[in-house]
Amino acid sequence: MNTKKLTGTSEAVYQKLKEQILYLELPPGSAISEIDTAARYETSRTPVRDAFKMLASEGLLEIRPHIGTFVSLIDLNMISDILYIRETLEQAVLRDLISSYDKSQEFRVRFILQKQRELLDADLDADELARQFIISDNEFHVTLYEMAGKKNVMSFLKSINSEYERFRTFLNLGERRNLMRLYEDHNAILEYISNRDYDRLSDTITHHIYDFFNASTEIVYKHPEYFQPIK
Amino acid sequence: MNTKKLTGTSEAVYQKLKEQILYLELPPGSAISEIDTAARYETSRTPVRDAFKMLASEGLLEIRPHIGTFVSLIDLNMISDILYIRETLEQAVLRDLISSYDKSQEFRVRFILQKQRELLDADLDADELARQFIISDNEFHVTLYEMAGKKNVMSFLKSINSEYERFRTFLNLGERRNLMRLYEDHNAILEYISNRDYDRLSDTITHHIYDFFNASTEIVYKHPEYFQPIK
DNA sequence: GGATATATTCATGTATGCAAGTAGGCTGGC
DNA sequence: GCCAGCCTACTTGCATACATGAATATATCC
Repeated sequence: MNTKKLTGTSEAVYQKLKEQILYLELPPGSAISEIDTAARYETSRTPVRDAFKMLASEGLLEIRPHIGTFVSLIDLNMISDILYIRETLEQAVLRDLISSYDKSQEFRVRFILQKQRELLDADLDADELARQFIISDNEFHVTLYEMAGKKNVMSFLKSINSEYERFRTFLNLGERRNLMRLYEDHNAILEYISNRDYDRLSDTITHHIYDFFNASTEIVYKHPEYFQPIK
Repeated sequence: MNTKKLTGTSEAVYQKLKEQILYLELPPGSAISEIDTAARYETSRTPVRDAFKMLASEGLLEIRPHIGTFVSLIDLNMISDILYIRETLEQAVLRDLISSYDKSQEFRVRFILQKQRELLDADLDADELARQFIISDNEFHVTLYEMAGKKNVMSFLKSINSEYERFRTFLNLGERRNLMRLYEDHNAILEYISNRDYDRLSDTITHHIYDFFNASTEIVYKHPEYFQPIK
């Protein structure tokens, strides 16, 4: 439910911290303190506290009273459920979109896909490619939700998506092949919508959403300190 | 993703305010100020500010910098989308539950339903009945999600549900008949799960979730000042 | 030497003063 | 009477001092 609730200094600190957390510059488990952060951004504890509270409500920080504040460990169970929610809602929304689909809107989506194609062909270093591609990927999905008249559904999803985005950054580092796969999925999704082929669309969405997750086993094993122990 | 992030005084103020907002003791559109609230709860502005921020992130308050803080108007478009999400996810979760359903768990749910029966038969005034029934209603749904192994999905729903709960309180005032209907739906849902009858289950969920909303037209017209103008 | 009690340190929670900005009234000119 | 400009009152944002509590280090006793 996270629309912009902070303003001014709080908002700036919030954005900066969130970026650092999502891109793992502040790795899971690391400790940050209000006073240090305040000093670092040349402000006082109050805006920092506001930002901390916001990030905690998104699950990115864990505030332990009188002990300290820590970047939360990645919770694979949580991510699994986030993916479940995304898959379920996306299938429903795009099913609705199929019935109201108007080909005249298609150029908007094609435009986004073309940009993704260009990103993949451009000569960017892996981190920058992943970062930009993820932005465009979000744009793709947002546009589809918007076309289906379910913009609020998307903003709900965004409010729980932080943890997953962080995980995705973690996996993506240097994996151009995965992005290529995403791009192909996007094309397929658009085609199936256009052809009103719900069954294939449904399958593609499922794979599109879960593939990263399933391919993650070994890389997770390499960095166990970033993850919450399986309960 | 609203798990308990506040502690101590902040948490107490938060709970108290939330209750008052959800039960319309603080009606939509009304203004509250940090300083007044702090005085009322015999504390300082800081915990009140924390509670305000939290409530704002749930969409229950609107903080306008340097102007004031107001209980947000009920947004029917938003509620419509919340119901869409609930319906979609609940159908998926209970579909999963059907395939793994073990009758030995059934007593837990039956116990909750029995309590609902007793509430309806008891001689409570309308407000108190509605209040207690809603609590039990939530318990019913939480238990089903838990049995399906989708507890996180439920906590996601709870984090976006505030606005809808407020609306429901608004409609429920004195409507025992509606609660009776809910109770009957619950029985039907449990039966269809038990019989592995997904189609009927699906229909019942849809009606269960949307019925209130559709019956709300006239009562909304009576209190236009509580609602966000349709865009 | 080991265990217990104590003190120090450092974190966040809370209280409060000041800054900044908005809205609306109030005053003066016309 | 009306309009413009200022001015006051009130709001939240920000800064900072102090309170409280948890963990660790330290000292003291056995």
